[in-house]
Amino acid sequence: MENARKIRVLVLDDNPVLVDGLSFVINSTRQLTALVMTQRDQNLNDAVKRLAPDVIVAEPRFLERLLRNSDMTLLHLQSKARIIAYCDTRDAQPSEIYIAKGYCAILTKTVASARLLGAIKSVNAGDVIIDAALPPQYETPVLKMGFEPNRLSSKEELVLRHVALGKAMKEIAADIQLSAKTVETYKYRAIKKLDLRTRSDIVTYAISVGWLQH
Amino acid sequence: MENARKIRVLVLDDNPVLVDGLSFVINSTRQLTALVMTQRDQNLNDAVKRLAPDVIVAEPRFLERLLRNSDMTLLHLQSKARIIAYCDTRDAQPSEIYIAKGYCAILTKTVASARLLGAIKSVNAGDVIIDAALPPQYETPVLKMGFEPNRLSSKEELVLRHVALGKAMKEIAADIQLSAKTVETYKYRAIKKLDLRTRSDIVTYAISVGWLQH
DNA sequence: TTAATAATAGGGATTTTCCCGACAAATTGC
DNA sequence: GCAATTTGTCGGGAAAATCCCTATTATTAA
Repeated sequence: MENARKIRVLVLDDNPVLVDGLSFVINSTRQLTALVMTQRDQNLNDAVKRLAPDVIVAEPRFLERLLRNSDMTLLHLQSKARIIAYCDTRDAQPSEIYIAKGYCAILTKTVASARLLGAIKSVNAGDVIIDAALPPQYETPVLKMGFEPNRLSSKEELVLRHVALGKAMKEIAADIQLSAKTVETYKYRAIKKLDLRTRSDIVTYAISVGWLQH
Repeated sequence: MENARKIRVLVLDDNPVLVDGLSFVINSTRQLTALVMTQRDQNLNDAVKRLAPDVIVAEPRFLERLLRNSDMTLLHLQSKARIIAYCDTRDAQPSEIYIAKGYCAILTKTVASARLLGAIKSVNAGDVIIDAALPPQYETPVLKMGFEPNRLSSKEELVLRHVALGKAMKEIAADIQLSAKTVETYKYRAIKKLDLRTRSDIVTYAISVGWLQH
């Protein structure tokens, strides 16, 4: 097994230091070997045909920009490589979107090296991996079947959003034309459902689901 | 010269893979040695005192976030280290701003590894380096002298930021090690200075000045 | 070296929240 | 279609948080 064929890994990112550093780490991992495409390469398809990677670790925006240059999508790539979306946290999208595009794994740039290396191996073995840090796909119109433990009612969410914006119960009550007591109940039920306790828990949650954007 | 003392380099970034990879590359460069602070470390000042880096390569937002937790700026750091701002291209600011804050070099994340390694050495030798890819600072010299009616003290701002995050007075007090009563005073003064009344005024203000980003 | 602002904190009156309980209307599960 | 749950709506009362002052040292600016 020592001379088993190594997993060939191609790293694609617009940060050269990241590419070099990660490639270095990959190369010093038994079982993995790094292939590098420089930023100058324009023709990704030729590159993957030549390099024959088993796994590609790619920042999706960068990769898709490269592909767009040739009017291609991931699915057009003439490669059997499995592709890991290694995303900047600031523009990570819900996992469904990546899966639909053809990625086999989605990891944000907050993950530890070890986790990324582990992911390379398991993806090569056929696994699909999705980082828990990705934004949830709440109200996505797409099939949100089943798995919704404690979905908030619309009023509960409405109130919670206002709370996250720092509004007091009676302000919210005035906004939505209800008794402050009613608003309190919505808030109370909402935080119980989501298992939040303090107001800062609420704000943290709100930031995580993007309620406080802009 | 072969056994000259190596340049001690500390890498600070919220991307663990970048940190590990770059540290690896640094360690395999004769003349450089990498020190690593993990994301878990909160107390940057103690870390630099312990590690005694000669050069720090830091993503400024990350570094400044760490510092803000202790109500500090770069200039408070008890370290003689020269600091390289290694910036995400998307939020790079004009170089003057970094220089004013105390950085010795500004590089964007588009630079090649070799250039970064070179910069580490020359910065250690006293140079100042500014990446040409930075945005120019035309019309930025907005003389905002004069027009600062009620500037917040650092504590006042610190407290107000925490309030915007939904924290209660006693949580903040615990965070920054002060009596809740003192914290209340800071908040009280801050909102008087800025003419804010309700908590939601504070959140609105915080959003407008970008405190709730990310 | 005054004068002003900052850092720190206590007191007490007021407000706001928290945690229930209640009950009718709407929805969902079988 | 009926029972079970969830939602919409409020009230009460205890507990907690906040507001608005006052006060004493440091520090800083004029």
